[in-house]
Amino acid sequence: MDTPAQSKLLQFFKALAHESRLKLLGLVAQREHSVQELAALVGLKEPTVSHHLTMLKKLGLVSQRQDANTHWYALEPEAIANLAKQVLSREQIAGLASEADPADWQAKVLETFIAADGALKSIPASRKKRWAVLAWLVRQFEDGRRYTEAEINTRLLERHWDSATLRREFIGYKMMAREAGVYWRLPEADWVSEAATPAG
Amino acid sequence: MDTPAQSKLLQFFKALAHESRLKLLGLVAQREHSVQELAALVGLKEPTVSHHLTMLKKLGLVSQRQDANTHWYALEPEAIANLAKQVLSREQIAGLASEADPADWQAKVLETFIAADGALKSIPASRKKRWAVLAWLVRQFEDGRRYTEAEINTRLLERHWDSATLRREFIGYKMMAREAGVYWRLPEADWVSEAATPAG
DNA sequence: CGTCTAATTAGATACCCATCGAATGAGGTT
DNA sequence: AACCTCATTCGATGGGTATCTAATTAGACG
Repeated sequence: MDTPAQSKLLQFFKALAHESRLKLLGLVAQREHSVQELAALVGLKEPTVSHHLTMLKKLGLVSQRQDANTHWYALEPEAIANLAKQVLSREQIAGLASEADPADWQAKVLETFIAADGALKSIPASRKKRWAVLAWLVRQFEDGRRYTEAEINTRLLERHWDSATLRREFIGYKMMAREAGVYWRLPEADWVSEAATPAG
Repeated sequence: MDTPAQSKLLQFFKALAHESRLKLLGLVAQREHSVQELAALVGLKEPTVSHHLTMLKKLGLVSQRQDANTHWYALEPEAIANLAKQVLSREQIAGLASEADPADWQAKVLETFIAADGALKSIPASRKKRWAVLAWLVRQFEDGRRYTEAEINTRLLERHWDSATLRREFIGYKMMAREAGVYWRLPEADWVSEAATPAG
């Protein structure tokens, strides 16, 4: 499920994240070099250097030409420039996180606190996790409809014994409103931002 | 003996070379996040996330502010831009190799083939290594002076039994010239390039 | 001053990957 | 065809580090 661009960027960084490969890049940036030369220059054995060069070549960071059975490697300068361009923009960086979005987070919290039969194992102590659970819970009440406290309790008791606390929290988190013993859901727009905004 | 700039660049790449940290960077690029949120969003435990954030902060890639005991992390955009600028230039890349230069390579070859007492253990089979050894050997003859074949042999036999091969190689590599049984060194400028130029 | 939450630190485990030696492949020369 | 040189592939080993749990620190609130 990786966006290709993402894993590509990751691969770039992985390729550049080792001293040996950085040195190799440095050497081939100066001029063409054979595997043997490079091995001697960086103090590694040829198989190791060959391995690194293969990786760099796959990513298009170096080019290779063959003369007899000697392979000459050189830097592919544009690739580096392109990479740098990508890294430059903040939007690109922000895009890296697309895999991990709030929905995932909430799913994870729910998975932790909701049993397979739908029962709420416990009320999360942490404010944010509690919010996630309550958000899930409150969505099981119809929007626009009015509920008596008894109706609320009945529904809640299917999930957890402490219906009183849950009811109170609904009000506290502004997910529900109460008037004269009657409850109703408030529009999500009023409380969904809670999860996102840090200093609310 | 690291140039600080180099290891710094390496650290940057290492920091960006892991999926978790890239995701974290992506998230804090969108807006401020607490450790708890980030942990949930990337599916890791808080200590792990904390560890990564500490690293990113040390490198100046993220900023941190504290509100109560919640730590809010955000992207430090200029750091990324600076990094990208560095990566952009070919000269920078070439500079990465400054630790490993031809002198090192030759030293390494010599270390392998020359015994502690100065004897040549064996004549390298590889052309480039043979060149390196011969270059070292020929420098033990005075420049500009003329040698008889007997003189040459005497010197060479101190290093290796096969003086005939070595003599012949000197000629072949154009490190020495011979005329009417008399030998003399040729200017290094005529043969040092041999090691550097690929297709010579 | 005890308790609760958030975050960090410490210590242990497990996995990834850089490196190496040995074997194999590819190209050239005699 | 036998041999030599350079490079790559293969399989195994070790080191680095990402991740976890448990313990500690720091801050807020009653």
